[in-house]
Amino acid sequence: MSTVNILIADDHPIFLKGLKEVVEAGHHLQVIYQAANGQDAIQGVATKLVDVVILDIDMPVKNGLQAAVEILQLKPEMPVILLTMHKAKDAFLKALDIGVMGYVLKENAVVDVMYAIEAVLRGHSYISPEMTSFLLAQKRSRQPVMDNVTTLLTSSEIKILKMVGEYKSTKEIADELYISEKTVSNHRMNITKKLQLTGKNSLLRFAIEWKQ
Amino acid sequence: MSTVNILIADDHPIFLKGLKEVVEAGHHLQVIYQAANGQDAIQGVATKLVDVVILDIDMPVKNGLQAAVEILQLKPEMPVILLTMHKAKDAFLKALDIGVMGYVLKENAVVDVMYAIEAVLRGHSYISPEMTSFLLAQKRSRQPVMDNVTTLLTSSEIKILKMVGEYKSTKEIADELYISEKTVSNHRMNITKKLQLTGKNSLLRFAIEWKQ
DNA sequence: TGGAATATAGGTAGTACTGCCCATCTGCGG
DNA sequence: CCGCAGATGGGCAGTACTACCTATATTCCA
Repeated sequence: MSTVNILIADDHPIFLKGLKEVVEAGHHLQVIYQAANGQDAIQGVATKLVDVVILDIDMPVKNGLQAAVEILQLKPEMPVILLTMHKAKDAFLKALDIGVMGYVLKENAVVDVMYAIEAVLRGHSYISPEMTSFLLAQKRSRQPVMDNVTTLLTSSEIKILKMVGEYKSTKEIADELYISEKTVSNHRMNITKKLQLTGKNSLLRFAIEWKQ
Repeated sequence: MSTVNILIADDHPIFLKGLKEVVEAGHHLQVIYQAANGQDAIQGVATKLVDVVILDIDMPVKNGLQAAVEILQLKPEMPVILLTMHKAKDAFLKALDIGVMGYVLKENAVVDVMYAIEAVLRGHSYISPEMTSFLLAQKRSRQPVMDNVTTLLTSSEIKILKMVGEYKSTKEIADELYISEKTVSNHRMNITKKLQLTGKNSLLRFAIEWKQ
């Protein structure tokens, strides 16, 4: 197995030094570039042969998210691992959108950074388990609403609500169920009344977000 | 700290025995019920004072997912941890929908089960890091479409597309941007033409699914 | 058995988006 | 300087959903 060249970036010299030691505890891993800010890291990626990039999010000049965006524009296949101290949801979602391969909390850094490097080298991604909590939380939060719906609405209404959520028109639903468009229309109105929805596309909106 | 009562379920006696030992290595953790299938596990939850439930997914009579559904109907606040051998995406997504608190791969069981129990006792959730890969993959896969859109559309059109995706009406968009409804309408039409969308709500549908 | 809930279907009016036409103004590049 | 793309605006016909009526048949529960 050949040596893996790693770029690390953090504005705190002491943390950077510690990170370097943690990384190089992996026998075939070598830190070939140490950047003190995001701009510096981009330079490093552009000029050196880098296999994996590890960026702290909180950095001056250019933060880790901005740097990640530009690095992935430069080299879309580059595995980028982000480090952060806080579990901020915004930054995490942004990181997902950017398309980074790893997201590691500093509190778990010693163990998780090694896991993350191994994962991205195998083509997988890695997220500190603590960060996944809110993904579950999102799913869970809609549960009570769903229960209200299933108790409030009749089975026919639920059937139609589902089809609305599949972007089917009143006519399409009527054809599919062999009933009049008028009947479907009435069901729609009864649903909107029961759920106290108003306005154009309000039912469609609810149906989409419901997605039982 | 008082003792935590744990229910474990797996149809393989040997694995069950091993799991019990792993769990009880935690000093204040105690296995009070060992089930051999899903139905058995539900019985255990109904009759014993259980603090945490750990279910294998692949079980006869009733699998772990079905059992989790019924257990959470019985006791919605019960922390449920699922164990599985495979990284199947379907089962994982279903687990998210059901609202379990943990999802652990058997290959990492010894370490991850302990992490998961600690996490759910603190009210957090825990997912084996390997399972998060495809969450990232999903985000990443939509990138090319996004790029098409951003190159095809002008900045004004993108701005309006975003607002459409927020369920704003033509009038609301017009008011917010201080332009005529007609202008917004024309932009909408230009977008649908460029993206070759047809039919009612086609633009809304695309805008929602796009979600840059 | 009588009433409530539900599914069925029709009428009518208003509103909003689509789809196609048009014109004007601005800025940018050949 | 001319042409083109883009942003701005308007008109008009068609279609679809909303919102409010009414009415009948069926089913189920008190």
